[in-house]
Amino acid sequence: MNAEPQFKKGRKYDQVISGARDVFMREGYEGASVDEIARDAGVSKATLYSYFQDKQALFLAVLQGECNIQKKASMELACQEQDIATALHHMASSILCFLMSENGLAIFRICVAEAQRFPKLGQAFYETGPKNGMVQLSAFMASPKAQAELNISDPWGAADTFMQLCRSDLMLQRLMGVADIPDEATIKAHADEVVKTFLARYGR
Amino acid sequence: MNAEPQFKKGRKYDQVISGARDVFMREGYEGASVDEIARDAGVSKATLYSYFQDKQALFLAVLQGECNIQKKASMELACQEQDIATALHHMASSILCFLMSENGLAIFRICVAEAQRFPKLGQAFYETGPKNGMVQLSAFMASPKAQAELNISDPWGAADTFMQLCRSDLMLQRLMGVADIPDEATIKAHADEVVKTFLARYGR
DNA sequence: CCGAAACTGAACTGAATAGTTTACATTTTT
DNA sequence: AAAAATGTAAACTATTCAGTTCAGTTTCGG
Repeated sequence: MNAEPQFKKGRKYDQVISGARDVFMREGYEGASVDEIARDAGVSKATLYSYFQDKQALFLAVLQGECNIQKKASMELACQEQDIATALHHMASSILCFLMSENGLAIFRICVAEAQRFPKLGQAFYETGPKNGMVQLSAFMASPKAQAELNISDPWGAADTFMQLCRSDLMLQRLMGVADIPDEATIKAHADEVVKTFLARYGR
Repeated sequence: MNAEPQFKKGRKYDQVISGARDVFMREGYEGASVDEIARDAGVSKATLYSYFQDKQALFLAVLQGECNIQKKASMELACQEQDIATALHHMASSILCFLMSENGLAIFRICVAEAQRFPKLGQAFYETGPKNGMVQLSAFMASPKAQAELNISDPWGAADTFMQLCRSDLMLQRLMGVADIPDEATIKAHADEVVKTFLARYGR
């Protein structure tokens, strides 16, 4: 199937990760019991504990996996084709879709909840998740193309502004379980707003 | 001391709320044990349970209290003195201070964490917290003063933009335990940015 | 097809914790 | 001061859950 250098981790490794991901996303960190994860993964608890030292280590592995997936996806954001406005709009939509998705929210929720009592997690998430996105965004802001068409002296600040504009009240409503996942029209409308505000500030 | 119409709730009511608030803020919802709350509040567990049906009800009461405090504080935001830029800057600073504060973050953390498995909480928090702030902000955006000096056709949208601009990457870092509470200069600098971007979009 | 490594299932340990109960003490009201 | 309301301390119930152990089974490379 996939020819990655599997490192002979044992046959059930992927199964464990995948089951754990499902249960953690569904129940949160505290809410997920190791017994349930093992059952869902179709694996015995003993096997699970042969792969991971404890529940925290298991969650960290799941987190890393999810962040890597998202990282790959966001790589494609930096397609510098088209004009700036279109590129920005494309990015905003993509970011919005991820932020509003069940998976995106679930990870965020867990990390927010556990960051206090499990500092390594907060840090790991920030570094491999949002910060990573910011780094890519600010690389775009600093690119020749963007520099030519926009008036950006502080790429990081511009990236920050752009990112924040994407996280609207709607995201808060999603986080709090007050709103359902938005339809495409809503996302498009919001992306329009983001670009409009961003260009008002940084356009030439 | 205070002449509020105490409703004869029993002598230790305030003590319980205050102890509960401290422990919840320190430990999160799951992390806070009822025994610890009782000990911290200097009250017996039986007393605590004579006031509140269960742990959830106790937390809801704490939440309501905190949101009310914040509501009162944010009332003062809408001081329509001075010119628009100064008023906006004043508001941004005030919002930033609250968002970055330990208490503000702690409440947010807990609500985010519990909103899934405890939907009433998510809703209660959104309504009495952020939404309330948004309502006040958008009232400002719709006020004659703002309408005269700014170009706002959608007050709610403008309020949303303003609010989001306040929630920078720094807030994410705070949430994840990656950054310490920012100093005043940092807050001022960020408030400047917020106003600059906001006026670029909505200024005449 | 054999032996080693990986896996299973189920029982077990030990610790936490929400919520209850009870017998007694203190405070407030009348 | 008596009565009524309120509070206390501590033991108790019942449950949940992370992590371990182990005797036996499956899988797979050589």
